[in-house]
Order: sequence, then structure tokens, then C-alpha cells
Amino acid sequence: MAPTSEALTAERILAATEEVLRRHGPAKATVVDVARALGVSHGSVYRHFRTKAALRDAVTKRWLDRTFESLSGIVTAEDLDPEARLRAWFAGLFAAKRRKAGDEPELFATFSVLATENGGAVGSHIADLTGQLTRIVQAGVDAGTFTVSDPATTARALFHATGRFHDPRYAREWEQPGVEGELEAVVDLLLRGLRSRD
Amino acid sequence: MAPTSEALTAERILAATEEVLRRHGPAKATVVDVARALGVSHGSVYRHFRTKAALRDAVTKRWLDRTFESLSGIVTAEDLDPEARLRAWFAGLFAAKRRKAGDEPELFATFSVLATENGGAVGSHIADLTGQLTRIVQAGVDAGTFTVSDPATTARALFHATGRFHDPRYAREWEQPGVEGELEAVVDLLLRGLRSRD
DNA sequence: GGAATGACAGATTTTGAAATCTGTCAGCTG
DNA sequence: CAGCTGACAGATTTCAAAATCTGTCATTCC
Repeated sequence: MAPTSEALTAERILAATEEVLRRHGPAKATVVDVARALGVSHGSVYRHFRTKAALRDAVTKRWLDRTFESLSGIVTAEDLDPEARLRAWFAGLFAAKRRKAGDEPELFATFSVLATENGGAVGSHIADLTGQLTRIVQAGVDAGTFTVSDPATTARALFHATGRFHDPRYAREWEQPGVEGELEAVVDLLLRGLRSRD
Repeated sequence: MAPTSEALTAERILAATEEVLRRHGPAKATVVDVARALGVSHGSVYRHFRTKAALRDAVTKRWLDRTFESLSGIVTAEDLDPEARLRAWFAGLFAAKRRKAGDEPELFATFSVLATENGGAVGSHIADLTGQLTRIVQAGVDAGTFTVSDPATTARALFHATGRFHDPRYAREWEQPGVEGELEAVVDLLLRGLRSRD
């Protein structure tokens, strides 16, 4: 890599790390590699990130933010009723996860590793997603189409019940033929449970 | 181990294999170990099981049958309405899985390995469980308390939606404090979805 | 003086040779 | 003869030495 003479910023380190991860995968991507790609000593990288774990976490956060940006738009989509929002949201989440698992396997693997380690970036990602779910459920309650006692608890239940379609541990199953239908069957059942009965 | 002079039956091999697995875990349990425990040559073991994989599969089948025997009783419990049966069934499934994961970690690990490999024993185990679910759902439809178009599809949706509470990939999470409540929240939501609306 | 370096200790990973394992089968044994 | 053995080829695993990596910090450089 050309040792660019620009200042060494956190952002440049993150970009280089992502590149190294993409090329080598999470198991074989070292801080030394990142430094080499930037044309600096590895000590310099440690000036910006206290540990290798912190660096991985930051890269994953950046990647997650980029990848699931569009989802939050659905939460406030005025042209959709809460039920349609929920359907679109789950469909969008699943589509994005599956696409990334296929298109960027190495970065997805990094995310998976962090997920099993309860990394900070993954923790906030999940908190972010359940927060979005809570807001949709709340909107449904406000509109009178949903009846639930505690939107936040319900949101977590929805998230848990759909784990098979967003938890990276199931990534392999996402390629099998009938999955789309499986997601729909689960979401149908859950939406029936949310609906008001009077 | 005392080289018992009884005939070498499949059953004796299975018992010895289970013992070896319990002692060494799935990674370090070899066919040679099993043969040594029985006081025979490993060639004799291959007379009864074509491959090591077949042996592992048979041991796991035996273990699964023993472990989840009691569940099937709930399916036909006349004293419970279908909704109560479903609750009891899920609670029982979760309790059994969690107990086994804690009490017999090595055998549970063997089961987990087979699960990720889509082993035959695990496949029938899952088919068996969804079959039981289907029968409970069907009973609910017959009784008029549930309304669903296709009990088998619904049963699979129920099974997928509760994966977090029976899929061995989540075993680690089963020890955390709030899990019981999480299962209840999901089951509540699903049952609301099953109930008839008129 | 603030940023970068590179040498260093201890931890982790790689590597390749030796040991063990899987699955087969010709022959032994009772 | 039915059931068991043990030697064998090729695959896999183990193990210990060598290489590399992580994280620190005194020193160098601009």
C-alpha cells in the first residue's frame, strides 16, 4: 500500500482495517497487517485504539451503521400503517442481513464473532433495532390497531421470535429455498397476536 | 473396563459410547476409545456401526428419546385445554433442554454438533417435535379455540418463533436471569395469534 | 511538544513431524 | 461359519519449537 503522507486519523485506520478484514477475514487480520497497509508502525495504530478488540468493535459499528441505515426510514413512514411498517421492517431487516452475509462474507463473519462475544457495537445495534420496533409498536397502539400492555416488552418478544431471520448464527439457513415463506408465517402469526380484538 | 464376556450387542456399544462421550466429550471420543472400554478391537465396533458418524447419531437418538419422552404426554393431556397444553409443552421443552445442557454438558455438546451438521437423529427429533405441536394445534382448531388455516405450517412457525428457547445454539443464554420471562412473553404473543376472534 | 517509532515481554498462532484415528479386509479362532 | 482380530493406507490430530502478534513505553523525529 502506498504510505500516504496524510495525517493518520481514526477514520483512515478504520477504512484500512475494513479493507484488511475484507481481504483476510476476521481470524487472520492482525493489527500489524493494518499498520502495514497504512505504511506506519503498529504502535501508531495503538495511539488511536486502545486494543485490537476496540478496533474491531469500531469497524463493525461503522459497517452496521452503514448497512442498516435505511431501516430506520420505515419506522416513521407516514404512508404505511403500523402493521405494514412492521412487515416492511422485518422484510427489510432480513433482506439486508442475507445480502450482507452473501456479499461481504468476511465482514459478516467479523460481525458474527462480535455477536457471540457480546461486543459493544453489536449490543448497541440490537438496542437500536429493538428501539425501532418499540416505536412501531407504540405507533400501532396510539393508532388503536395494536393492543399490548408494554410496547418495549412486546418489541423484545418480536425480536426474539424472529431471531431465526436476523441472528447471524442462522446465516447458513438463509440460503435454503423456503425461508421467505417461513418468515412470513412467523410474522403473520405475530401480527395476529398484536392486533386489537374489539 | 472389565472385558465382559457377554455378546457384543449394538446396545452394549451404545451404552459404552455414551459413557465415553460423557467422560471425554464429543471432540475427544474415538471409536478406539469405545472399543477399549468394551475390551474388544475397534474392528468389532465397525461390524455394528458402519461409520463413526452413524454411531454418534445412534447414541444421540437414544439420548434424545430418553430425554424428551415426557413431552409427548402433554400432547394428549385430556385435563388441559389446547392453550394450556401449548404453554405446558413449551415450558417443558425449555426446562428439559436447559437441564440437560447443565447436567450433561458433554452429551448436550454432542447433540449440538449433530444439530449443526443436520444429523439424521436431530432431523427426526425436530420432525417429532413439530409433529407434536401440530397435533396440539389441530386439537385447538377442533375445539374451536384456535383459528388457523394450516396446522402444520402454524406448528413450524411456532417452532421457529421459539428457537431461542430450544435451539442449542442459544444454550449459553439460557442461564441468564430473565429468560423464563422472555419465553413467556413470546408464547403469550403467539397464543394471542392463535386464538379465534369470534 | 505532540506524533510516530521500534525494541521488548508475554501471549498466541503457525508449522511440520510424530502419533493417533478411521475404515477395510484377509485371515484367525472357537 | 459367524464373529472377532490386528495390520494397513490414508486422513486427522497432537505436540513442541519457531514465528508472529499484542500491548507498552523509552526514545526519536519533525
